[in-house]
Amino acid sequence: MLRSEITSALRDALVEELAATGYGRLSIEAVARRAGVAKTAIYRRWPSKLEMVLEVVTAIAGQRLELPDTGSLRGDLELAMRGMASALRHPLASQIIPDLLAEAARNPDIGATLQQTLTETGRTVGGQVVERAIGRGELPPDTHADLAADLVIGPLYWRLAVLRKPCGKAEIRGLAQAAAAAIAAGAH
Amino acid sequence: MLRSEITSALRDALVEELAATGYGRLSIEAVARRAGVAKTAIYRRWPSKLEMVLEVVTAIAGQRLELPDTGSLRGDLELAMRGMASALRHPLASQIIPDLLAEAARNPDIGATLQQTLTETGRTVGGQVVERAIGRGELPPDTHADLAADLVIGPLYWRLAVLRKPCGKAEIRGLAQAAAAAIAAGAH
DNA sequence: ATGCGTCGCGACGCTACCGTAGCGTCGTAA
DNA sequence: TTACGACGCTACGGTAGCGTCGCGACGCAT
Repeated sequence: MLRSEITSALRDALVEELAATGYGRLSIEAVARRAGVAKTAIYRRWPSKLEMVLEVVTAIAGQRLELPDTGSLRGDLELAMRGMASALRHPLASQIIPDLLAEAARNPDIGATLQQTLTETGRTVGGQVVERAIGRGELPPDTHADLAADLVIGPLYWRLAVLRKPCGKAEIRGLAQAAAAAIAAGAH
Repeated sequence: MLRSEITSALRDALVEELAATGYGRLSIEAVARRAGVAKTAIYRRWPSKLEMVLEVVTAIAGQRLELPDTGSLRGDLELAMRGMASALRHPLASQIIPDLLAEAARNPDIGATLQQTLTETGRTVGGQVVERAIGRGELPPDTHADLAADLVIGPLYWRLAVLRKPCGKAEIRGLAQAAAAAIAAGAH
């Protein structure tokens, strides 16, 4: 019986270490050191660095985002973007996510896992919002949900994760307004 | 006198190695091995891995993008996006750029260099296109060029560098149309 | 209470990389 | 042709991480 307290301490240590050094430089020894346990504690739980990262990352990335109907496309978009923004603002997330996305270009396993999770989430959220807007008559019925999702997430990710500009309520409102117009204009 | 043929071989090897292994795992030995020279050849030219990467990256990222006036905002945007897309489609670039952006979150020197280059280029291109559109009466005079640039680059980067979806002429045309609408709607 | 099983811990050999120093070589100028 | 200067190459000690193995301790069921 593995002691669960150590398992969760290792999960936390992995996340912190991942943020501090990145996947490339990540070492099992450092994770164990940070968690205050020995390396064997890790090898008994995960066969490799990759498996460990995949398990922890899918657990975190798999969390669903609740999206109540606000009554308008702009409101739905603003709410969704606010949720994503607060997720991306976490210092750990804002360092780990770009790092893993970069590593995904090189490592097929990470790429497949992340892509599946990301596109699935994006498709679910985007599809839901777009479907509601079509129902309200705000969007034409042939609107592409995929393209809409890209138009929403793209600028937000670019600002927060790449440029690391601050992004307050006002900016998010502007981005949501712009995204609504972009979807209406281009996603069909 | 350093032999320039070796210097450029080292630059090429650095870029390839950077794409293959990432900045974190990048080793001087591997670069030298790939270039077919010894480590000292590198240490005579650059004092550290960081300096070497910064020099090569700024040299590549500093290239200007020519933007002739096409007569319309949508046309200008489509042209600019096509240029960026072809740059991002190069396998080397599409692996190195996300990697360095992720590393930038952790390494202030890389971050400062990249951010300066990126925001400068984005501001130049975005400002130029927006200014023309304002002159034509396509956009209100208080349009924010920065926000406009984010709305253009964001979805493109997201699609090409993060999701790695194919992005042909038709998709780019759609994105340009959407970006034009987004700028008109939200960037003021 | 006691014996058994399971776990965490420290240590080990191994490999890769770092940054440097001395040596041999090649091009060049007198 | 010869002597000089600058270069690249091999070799080195030192460090850090990998994955494994045997030991000791602790918990649990009887």
